Amino acid sequence: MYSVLKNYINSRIQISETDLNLISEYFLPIKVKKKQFLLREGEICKHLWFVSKGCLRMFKEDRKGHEHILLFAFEEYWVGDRESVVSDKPSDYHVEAIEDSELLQISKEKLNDLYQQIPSFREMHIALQQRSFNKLQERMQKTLSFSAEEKYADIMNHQPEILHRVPLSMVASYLGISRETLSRIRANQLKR
Amino acid sequence: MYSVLKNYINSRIQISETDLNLISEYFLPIKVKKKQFLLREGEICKHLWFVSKGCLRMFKEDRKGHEHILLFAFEEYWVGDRESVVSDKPSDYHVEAIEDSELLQISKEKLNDLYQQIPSFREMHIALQQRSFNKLQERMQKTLSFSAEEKYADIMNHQPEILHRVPLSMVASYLGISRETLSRIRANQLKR
DNA sequence: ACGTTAGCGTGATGTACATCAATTAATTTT
DNA sequence: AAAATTAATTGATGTACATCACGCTAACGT
Repeated sequence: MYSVLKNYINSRIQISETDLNLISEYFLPIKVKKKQFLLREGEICKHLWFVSKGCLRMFKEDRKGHEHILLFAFEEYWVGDRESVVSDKPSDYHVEAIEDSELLQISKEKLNDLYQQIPSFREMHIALQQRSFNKLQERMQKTLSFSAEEKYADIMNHQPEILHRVPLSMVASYLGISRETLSRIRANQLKR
Repeated sequence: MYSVLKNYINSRIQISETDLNLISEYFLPIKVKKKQFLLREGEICKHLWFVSKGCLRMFKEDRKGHEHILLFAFEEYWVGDRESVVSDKPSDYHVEAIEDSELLQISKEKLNDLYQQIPSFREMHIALQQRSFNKLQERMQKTLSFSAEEKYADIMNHQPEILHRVPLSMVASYLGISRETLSRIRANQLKR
């Protein structure tokens, strides 16, 4: 269960075997079942999670009861509401497993300890944060400018994993279109 | 011109007068006229800019020639394509002055130097990055779930400055709606 | 002071997409 | 393996919003 994390870190920073083991000790392995929630809107998010197996989603529910997915987290992804973790604010989002999953959990306190102990681990997280921002900005731009069809084509090209692992209704929610529209777009694509 | 930057930093981190002056020396003051571009899509972004006076926009142009604004930068904002700066990639975005503006410019190299010299300055930037991400995530969520009318109401409540300083056509582009729709929404609001 | 351009508003029309409703297919449960 | 739930498809209809077209006003440049 830790090996996914170790590989992840190893491929990103220069680090010794001992340090890798030290890092691992900071994380608590947990298992969650499909449909289990790790965080609900209004709760303070106490942990970050690293996905070593499975898949989660982070989403917001609007007042009409519609869900809007902000993130799918597969293996080697981090999930959690960083803002809530950092500043003890109630979160706006839900985090839920969409497959039976294995996670490595770390609290704010331990994370800060770890940053102290292994500065390069912190650097890694800072770089990750930077990349996440860029990705999100790109998604923002595409959300603003793409038609439903273009959104689907784009996710096929750039995040096919989502298409293969997640129910289409959730893909639709991620793209900001209705599941019926997505269904029709897919039907049209086949005809070509 | 530097005083805006100094105030900005001072209100965010604990820092000496000497260090503030040292930091200032890393920045080159520049003036830009309204409609002047600091960055065009395809160019590598060589600098970050701190806005000490005026207002800029960062936007993407889609293939139909429509513009999609990702960021308005007023006084005390940072602009620039961080991804392009960091990794020397051609930028996807344009950066343009919407008002005659005064900026403090810093190159990647100088910025890295500065990070070394004044670690707390770097910490400040890291925290900023974190906040930007959270804001963007919130915007993403609103873009996905709000109607045109709700988007307008939201910007009135949370970013009235945008409404007062930038042309409505740009507000529309920022919200991801047409300028006509925005105009009609505003007309309706008056009737209540 | 003039023509020119930028900004905003408003009506008429079009359409991409949502919503509603019913059916079928796939998964999960027992 | 049947029953029950959940997910995906398909058609009919509705609507929020875009697009097109035009006029008005204010600001800008020469």
